[in-house]
Amino acid sequence: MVLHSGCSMSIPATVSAESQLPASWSPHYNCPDVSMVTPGYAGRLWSQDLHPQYWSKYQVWEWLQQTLDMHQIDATSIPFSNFDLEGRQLCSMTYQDFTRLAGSIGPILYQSLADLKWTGQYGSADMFTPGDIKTELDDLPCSILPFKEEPSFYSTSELFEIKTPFQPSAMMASPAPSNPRGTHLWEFIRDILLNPERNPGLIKWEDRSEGVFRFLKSEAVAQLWGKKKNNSSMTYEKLSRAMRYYYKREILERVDGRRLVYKFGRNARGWRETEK
DNA sequence: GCCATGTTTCCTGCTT
DNA sequence: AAAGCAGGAAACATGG
Repeated sequence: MVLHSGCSMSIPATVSAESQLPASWSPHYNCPDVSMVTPGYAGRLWSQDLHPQYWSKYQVWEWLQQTLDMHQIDATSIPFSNFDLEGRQLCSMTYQDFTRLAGSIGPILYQSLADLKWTGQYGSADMFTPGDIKTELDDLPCSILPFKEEPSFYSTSELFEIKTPFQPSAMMASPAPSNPRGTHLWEFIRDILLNPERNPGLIKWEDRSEGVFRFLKSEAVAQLWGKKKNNSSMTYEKLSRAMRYYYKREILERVDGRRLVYKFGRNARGWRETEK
């Protein structure tokens, strides 16, 4: 299979978010601190000392999220599903490809990747918290969504011919993220919250600044999660058990007495309007 | 194969 | 009474 007739390459109207472009954007990053990739939990996940050519899809998404964060661009500005790509595909994309898939954000992404290709380093490692900020937005079922979206999880990656502009080199000796396997549940939830246009009343912020949110359609969310995990028998009952495990890790905090209400904890990243 | 992590599944008991 | 919530326990999937 190649292109899923038409809708694969389409960018939802919501993408044209010129307004999200920070005026301060400049085409070049300075890389004052190329030496450190923070170790520990974050570092394990954020291994961008690996050449982009060798990124997994997961790492591509990380880069995407990080780049948006660096430029303070809202995560809703681009459809992440358009970037369900391996590093190789990403590296073979042209400027126009970026513009097509990310609209006005495309040039920023293009430039960011170009810098990485040449330097092999991510700029300003201390500008943000590496690692936890990664977003994966699966395609939501058309039946639930108010608009038609790219239907295939993997189709985008097939849009591009794989070229090999970069040869393996010593710089790629870093380990892959330890346990990526796509997004974790809490990230999945977070990303629904952060993408209102993909969140047709599934989950709602109760207190945005405090990170309190509520499930409006608990079973629908569970089904979406199940779809993502290729598990058709997922239920809110089971999903909520996984959510409760997050309390101990302080990814979530308990909210007593309120059904279907959760709160992001100190170890949850990437949900704040102005992170870092 | 072993181990760790992050769920998934099932269950009992309790609360709203 | 139904739907949630709390956790324990064990199974499972993945990746290192």
